Amino acid sequence: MRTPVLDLNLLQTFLAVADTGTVTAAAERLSYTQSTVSMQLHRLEAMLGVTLHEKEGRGIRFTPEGERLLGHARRLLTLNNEALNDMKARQVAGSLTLGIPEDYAFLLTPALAYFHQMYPAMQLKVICGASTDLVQQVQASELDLAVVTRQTHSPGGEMIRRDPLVWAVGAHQQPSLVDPLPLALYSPGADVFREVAEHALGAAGRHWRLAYSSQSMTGLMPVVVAGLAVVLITRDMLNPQLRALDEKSGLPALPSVEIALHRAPGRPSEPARQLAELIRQHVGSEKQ
Amino acid sequence: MRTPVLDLNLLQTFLAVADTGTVTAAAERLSYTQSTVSMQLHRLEAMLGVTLHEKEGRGIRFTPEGERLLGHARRLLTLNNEALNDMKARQVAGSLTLGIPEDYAFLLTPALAYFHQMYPAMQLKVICGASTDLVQQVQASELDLAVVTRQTHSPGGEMIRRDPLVWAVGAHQQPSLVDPLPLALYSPGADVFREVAEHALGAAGRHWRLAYSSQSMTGLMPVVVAGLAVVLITRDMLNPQLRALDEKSGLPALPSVEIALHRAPGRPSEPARQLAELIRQHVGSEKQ
DNA sequence: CGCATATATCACAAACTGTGATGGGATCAT
DNA sequence: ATGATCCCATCACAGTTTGTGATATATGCG
Repeated sequence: MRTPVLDLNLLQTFLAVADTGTVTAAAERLSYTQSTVSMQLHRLEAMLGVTLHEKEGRGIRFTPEGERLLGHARRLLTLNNEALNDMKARQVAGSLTLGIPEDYAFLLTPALAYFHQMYPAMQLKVICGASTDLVQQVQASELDLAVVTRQTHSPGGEMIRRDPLVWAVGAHQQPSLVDPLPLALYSPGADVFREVAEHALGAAGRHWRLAYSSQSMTGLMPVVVAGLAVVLITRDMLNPQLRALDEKSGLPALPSVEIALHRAPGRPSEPARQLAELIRQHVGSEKQ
Repeated sequence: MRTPVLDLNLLQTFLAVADTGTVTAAAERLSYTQSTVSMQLHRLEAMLGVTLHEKEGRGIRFTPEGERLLGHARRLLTLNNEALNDMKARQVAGSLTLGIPEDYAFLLTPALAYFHQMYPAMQLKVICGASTDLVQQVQASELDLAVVTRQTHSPGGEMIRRDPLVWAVGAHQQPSLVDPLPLALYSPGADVFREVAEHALGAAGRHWRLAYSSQSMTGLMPVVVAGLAVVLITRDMLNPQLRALDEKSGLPALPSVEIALHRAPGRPSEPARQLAELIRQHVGSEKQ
């Protein structure tokens, strides 16, 4: 059984008429002749068996039925555009390169999944490296995008996320807050954490010593859990074996790490723009 | 600027092919020839610049792009059908007559509003009357629909709502639960409340006298608020001046009033069917 | 191998669609 | 009023599109 269907072309001119207010202007906008638009309106009415518009001085006026159809037409054309965009996007091939510090790579998962849905033919390379290197590479257009911890000496990019920092110790340990403070440093990218620690403790006039340092959190855990050192991490990295210290511990308050998104100079490709948008949405702080 | 648009006809045959699995069967279903459906598929592919299907032994197989388009096609055609149904419904003229006890008429507001949205050309008459009369009228097809309190002696219809009954007294009065109990009766429709009261008190072996009776709640309020009588109402009718009595008062527990929807015998018109559905949704108890 | 079943392709007739020209109604300026 | 102007409706026609029937081609099955 064949179901009657609307002609999206007719709906499009119908909307153009609604937007412009006159048949002539709609014809202009759509590169049709005036007579064509007039006939299209009448064809639409014939198809629906309804009067949609009437002459009204200059221009036309919609009947209640016409007004009603407006909503349907808009919804249909929106859906149509989504469908076409999607089908076209899936055809886009090429490659994108994205830089990110290894420690933050896990944040990409949802954004990458969505991106692959949208652009299954795009090849995506993820390069892990230190923030300072990544910033240079993206500025040299060796990367399309880079997600980095914002450095004092490499500003720019778009801030998309703040990760509050905390002092942490083993969950069941009394912190050994001796002087100098034994510090374990988890050093993702280019040692932002170290910088932060130096600055915060320095400002508080507190002595400290580097008790342990590692590129991987795993390597640091034993020392911290055993209570041999205090570690500086983002709040999200807390796990059941760790416990955050509040201000009562006497340690200085900590700023947040800022995660920024850098784009290669020049106009980005559409997929690059989309990927940036997805990263902003899914990597960015929950709000919005 | 003219935006490219999909041809819903092509999408419809595309879906038919997806449903049936073969071009030939789809052609059959749509009353096209096989060659037409084949060409339509190819036209769709040309329009999108994508291969949607491939021959696969008997029948065809969709490419990933084809599978992807399926969802879009379904959404678009669903929206198309909604639009057409809506535009057609607005054309339907005629009249419907609906019966309801006056006291429940206020319940109709949302259902009637929605109905008028859907069928602005339909003339709707609301007849208020006693439940027993309404049931007779709807059975005689003098009414299309009737919303009534279910009577022991007029069963049938479809139960759409239960209103729990309560004993109530003035908010600031100690109930005067003397014997015989002074009862105020609000008598909507055909005295279901009175029946209920008689039955409940009779079963509890409790004497009572009719202290006051009125068709309107307003008329009853002074007597009850002043503490001269206990009144029997639905829980929804409680207001700040009234207070419900719980079982500790010694008065017998009460059943619920059942509201039923009756339809005229024979096949209902489409608008009647819709109105019944709306009433079921908006008058019926909140659940669902 | 050949039959049965499906899809693809082709040429053509019918239907549809956009164009330019023309007519008519309403508004505005003089 | 009157003419100028603006805008919509209608018409005939040319160009295009669409569906059909016939035919060619591919695939599985006995």
